[in-house]
Amino acid sequence: MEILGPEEVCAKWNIKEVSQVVDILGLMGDAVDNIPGIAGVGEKTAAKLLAQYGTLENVLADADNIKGALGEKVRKGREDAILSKKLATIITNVPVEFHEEDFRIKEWNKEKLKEVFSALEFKTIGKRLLGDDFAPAAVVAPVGVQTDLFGNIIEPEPAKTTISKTTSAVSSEETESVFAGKNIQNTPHQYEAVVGDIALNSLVTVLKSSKEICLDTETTGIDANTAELVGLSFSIKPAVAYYVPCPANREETLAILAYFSPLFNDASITWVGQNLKYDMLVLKWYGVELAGNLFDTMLAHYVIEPDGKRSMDALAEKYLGYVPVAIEELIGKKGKSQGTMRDVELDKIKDYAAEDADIALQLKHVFAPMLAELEVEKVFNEVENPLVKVLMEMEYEGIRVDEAFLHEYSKELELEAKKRKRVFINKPVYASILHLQNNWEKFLFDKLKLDPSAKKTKTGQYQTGEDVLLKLAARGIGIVDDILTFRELTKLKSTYVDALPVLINPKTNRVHTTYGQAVAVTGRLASNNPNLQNIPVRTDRGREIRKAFIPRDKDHILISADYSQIELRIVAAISGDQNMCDAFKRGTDIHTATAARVYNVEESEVTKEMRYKAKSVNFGIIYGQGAFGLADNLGITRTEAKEIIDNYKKQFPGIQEYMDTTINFAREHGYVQTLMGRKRWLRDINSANFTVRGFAERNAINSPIQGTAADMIKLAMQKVFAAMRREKMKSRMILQVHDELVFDALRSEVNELRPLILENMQTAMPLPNDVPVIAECGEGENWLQAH
DNA sequence: CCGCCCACGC
DNA sequence: GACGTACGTGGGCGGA
Repeated sequence: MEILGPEEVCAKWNIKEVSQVVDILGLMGDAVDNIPGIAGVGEKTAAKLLAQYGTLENVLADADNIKGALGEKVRKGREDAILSKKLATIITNVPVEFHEEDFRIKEWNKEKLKEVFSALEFKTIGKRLLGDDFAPAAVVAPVGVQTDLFGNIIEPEPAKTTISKTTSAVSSEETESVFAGKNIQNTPHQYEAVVGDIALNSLVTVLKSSKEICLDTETTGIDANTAELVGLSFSIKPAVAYYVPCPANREETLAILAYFSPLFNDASITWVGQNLKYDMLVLKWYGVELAGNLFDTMLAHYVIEPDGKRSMDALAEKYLGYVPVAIEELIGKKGKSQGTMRDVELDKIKDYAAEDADIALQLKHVFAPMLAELEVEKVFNEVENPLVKVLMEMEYEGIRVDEAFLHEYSKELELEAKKRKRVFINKPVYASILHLQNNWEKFLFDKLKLDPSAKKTKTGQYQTGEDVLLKLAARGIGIVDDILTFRELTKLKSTYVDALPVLINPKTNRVHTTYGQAVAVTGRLASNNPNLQNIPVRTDRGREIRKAFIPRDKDHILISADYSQIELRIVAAISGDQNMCDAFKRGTDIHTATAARVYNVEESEVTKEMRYKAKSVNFGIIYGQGAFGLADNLGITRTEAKEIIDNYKKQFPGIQEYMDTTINFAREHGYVQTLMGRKRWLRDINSANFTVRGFAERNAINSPIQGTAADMIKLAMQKVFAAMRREKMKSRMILQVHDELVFDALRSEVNELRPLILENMQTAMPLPNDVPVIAECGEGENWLQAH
C-alpha cells in the first residue's frame, strides 16, 4: 500500500476538506483527528477523490455512489483508523512532541517512537513509519506483565514506567547498536568446523569437560522422520561453538556419530537445545539416543510466555538483542526453488549452525533464572521438559494406516458427492450454482430471497455455516440438505481420506504426526502433518475414517483409553462446589445429576431433553458461555436460557464463586494458573473495552480448566511410558488426543497393559476435594472399534 | 502468498 | 447497546 505522507496530502489539498471527505465517507476519521501524522488509505483516497471531482461539493453530492464503489476499502480504512487511534493513545502517553497549531506532526520524534514501537514489538508499523532505520530492541525484563496493546486505557503512570524500564535496560550508548542489532559480523565469536579423527577426538574431550552441552542438528528437511543428518553443532560456552559436518553416506555419518557416543550415553549430561524433540528424532533414525537430561529452550520460553513467538530468530532478537544469520541466505527463499542444507558450502553452514547452538545455550542462561522468578519451574521440570522424550518416541512409532481402505472409501465419497451435485444439475433452477461455494450463497440468498435479513460476515459475505444453513433447511428449503451433504463429503475426502495416504512414510509405511508442544496457549498439545487430533467421529460417514487406523500387525490390537468428563471434574475440584463434587463422588452421570438439580426433580425423573439441556449448560460453563449463547445453542428463548442458568448458579454456588474469584485473581495478578502452576498472562483483563475484556474473562475461566486437564494427561503420559519401559513391554503408546491415549498393543500384553494404563492415568495428578478421576478403555481391530 | 471462511476434533 | 463458547489444524477460495 502506497502511503501519501501528511505533507504531501496537505500540500495538495486543504486539510479540512480532506478531513471532511474522510469523515463523511467513513474512511479514517479517527486517524485524522487523533494521529494526524499517519496518512493512510483514508487521506489518500480522499485526496484522490477531491482531485477527480474537483470540488468538495461534487464529492459530497456523489457520496452514496462512492461509498458503494469503495466497499472493502471503507472497512479496511476503519480498521486502520481503530489501530491508529490506539497507537495515538499509546504514543501520547509518552512525551512525543507535535505541533499544536495545525494539529499535525511535521517531524516525528523518531527516537521516542522507536522506543515505543520496539517496546511493544510493533515491527511492521515501526518500519512503515520509520523506514528500515527501525529495528526492535532487546527486551531483558520478564514478559507477561507488559503494557496492554489494544482497547485498553493505559494509565499514564504504569505505561511510563513500563516503557522506561524496558529502555533503561539498555544504556544510551548501547541503544544505537541494539537498534542496529548485534549479528555475526559485529559480534566476537569463535565458530569452528571439526573434521577428521584428530579434531573429532579433541572436540569430544573438550565437550566432556562440561555437564551441560548445547546441541543442534542440521538436516535436509523439516520432517524429522525422513530428514538426513547434514551436521551437528555443539556449544558449551557463549560465543564458542563447533560444527561437525556429516556426509550423505550413512555409514560414514554413523562413524562420525560413534565418536560422540560416550557423551550421548552419559546420563549425567544435560543437553540444551531449541526444540530438542526434532534433533532427538533425527538422531534416533541413526540409532542415537540421549541418556542424559534435557533443557529445551523452546519449552522454557513456552512456560514463560505461552502466547509469545518462539522461533530462534524471534527469541535471539528479543532476549539477546541479536539477529541470527537468515536461513534464506543459505538455501534461498521458501518455495519450490529452495535448496537444502546438504548443498551449502562448509564455511557458510558452519557459521549458521554453530551460531544456532551458541544462541540456544545463551538463551538457556537467560531462561533458567526466569523460570524461577516467574515460578514456572515446576511445570517446566515436571510436565513439559520430561515429556519431550515421550513425544519423540510416539512420533517415531507412528500409526499404521489402511491405504487400500482409504482408496476405496475415496471412490465411494466421490461417487456420492457427484450424485449430490447431480441433484442440482437436474433441477434447472439450480444449474447456475454448480461451481463455487459462493455461487450457492448468492443463489440462496440473493436470487431466492430466502432470507433478506441473512447475516453477513465482517468481509461482507453471506454466512453459510452449518448452523445458518440448517435453519434454512428447517424452513423446507430442500437444496440446503444437498449442499450440507456435499460439503461433508468433499471435506472428508480432501482433508482426510485423500490427504492421509500421501503422508505415509515410505520407510515405515506408517503416518507419523508431529506434536506441537509449545503451540497452544492453554498447555494442550497440537498435532500436524497429519493432524490426528481431529479425525472425524460425530457423523457415520466421518467415523468410518477411523477404521483406517489399525494395529501394526495381526499380533497387535489398538487400545484407546480416555478420561471421563475430565474438564468438569476439574471444575468441581478447583471450585470445590459441594454439590458437583458430591455428584462425582457418588459416581452418577454428571449431566443427569445436573439436570435433576436444575429442574428440581429426582435423578430417575430426568428426561432425555432435560439431560441434553443440562449437558449443554455444563459445557457452556467451561467456556464462560452466557444466556444468549445457550439459547442459540439449544434453540430455546433467551428467557428460558436465563432461567436455566440462574437455577444452575443457585444449585452450584461454588461454581459462580470460582468464576468470580478467578477473574478477580486475574485482575490483580495479570495471569491465571493451572494446578501445576502453568500460567497464562491476560493483559486485557482490565481493559476498558467490553469485548476485549470479555475475551480475557472467558480465558481466565477456561484456561485453568483446560490447562489443568492438559497438565494431567501430560503427567499420565510420562507415568504410563515409564511403567511400560520398566515392564519391558513391546506395546507402544502412539497417540494423544487431549483426553485420550491410543496404544498399539501386543495382544499377549493387553491384560497387563490395560490396568497399567488406567491406574497411571487415574493417579497421575490427584484432584483437590477428593474428586475422583476416572479413565476408561476399549480395544479393537481399528481405532473406531477401540473407541 | 495470505487472509477469510468453513469444518473437523476435544 | 456493544457482544454473544475455550483450544487447535487444514482445505478451498478469492484477491493482491
